[in-house]
Amino acid sequence: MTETQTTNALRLLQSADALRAGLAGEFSAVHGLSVNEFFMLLHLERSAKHRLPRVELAKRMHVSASTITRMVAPLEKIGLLGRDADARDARLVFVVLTESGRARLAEAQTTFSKRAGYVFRDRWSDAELAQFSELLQRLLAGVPEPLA
Amino acid sequence: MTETQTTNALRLLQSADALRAGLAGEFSAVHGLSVNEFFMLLHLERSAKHRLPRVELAKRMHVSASTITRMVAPLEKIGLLGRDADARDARLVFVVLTESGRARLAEAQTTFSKRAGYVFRDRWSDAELAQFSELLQRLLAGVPEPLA
DNA sequence: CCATCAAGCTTGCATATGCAAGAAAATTGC
DNA sequence: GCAATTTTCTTGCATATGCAAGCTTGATGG
Repeated sequence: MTETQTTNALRLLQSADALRAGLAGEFSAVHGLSVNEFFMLLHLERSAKHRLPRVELAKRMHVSASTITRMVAPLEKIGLLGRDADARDARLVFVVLTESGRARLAEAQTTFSKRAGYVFRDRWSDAELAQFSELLQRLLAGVPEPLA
Repeated sequence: MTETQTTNALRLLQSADALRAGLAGEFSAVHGLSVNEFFMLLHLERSAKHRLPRVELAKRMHVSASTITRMVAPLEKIGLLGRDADARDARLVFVVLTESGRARLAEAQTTFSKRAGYVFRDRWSDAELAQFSELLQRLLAGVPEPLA
């Protein structure tokens, strides 16, 4: 039914907005990271050699290439990210997650999990959580390289 | 389980991002509206007298009051929104959805539903859609005045 | 009543982000 | 092998948004 689909899309966007808003404050205050920066580190951590070309990051995060350029700069400056040239293609500039970056990410993931626990704290049985997980995964079928 | 909660939170954010990114392009091209503007019109349409104080809009949309001020201005200029003073409290400036605004919103909702249909087009039975709807509603329990 | 504090809104400044143009390098077509 | 096209990345400009300060109006306490 179209109506249910529309309702679901609205609910999906609203609940994600609420979650993201909750995360944003805690993240910047506690870890000095924006939610988007957190996602960027996460994509890198889960990639081979902890690195990705900028274009690939842009696609996965649904942002423009220029945004990646500008997001990386300050994180590189504080040592969470590094850069790696590709021997075969001089156009490529890999973004690399450093050890320091992995450590920071690990801290942020703790906060993330805590918030996730808070969101699902009430009225959710294990079965429902698993069911929700399954349905969300199905929704992510169209997304290349999902994080989870 | 904490792990499932964390996975669900990640999936929720990623799938919402993907949906929002898909909507954004079509929305601005076809209707001259951003996704956030669409949500603003939607909140107004579903309120008494099609109007809300700016502070209330800010809370519901998880944005700052200044953002509301600046989002409303251009929409007011093109006649989609109007303003209403409160007789009792001169501080309040209601944002009102005009007839023209309702018409524009209706068009945008068609696009929204089409996109929602696209997202859920495959592999989703009616039962699964209903189940997902139920779980998302539960997630929205903590959100005051959800849109759906 | 007046003084103080709180609430709603707007504005200045800083940051974030997209688009379009440009630079450098790789690929394609002939 | 060279010109034209495509790809990757960066930069200039415009828009979007948050925070803090300021303004106006209400509420509160004495």
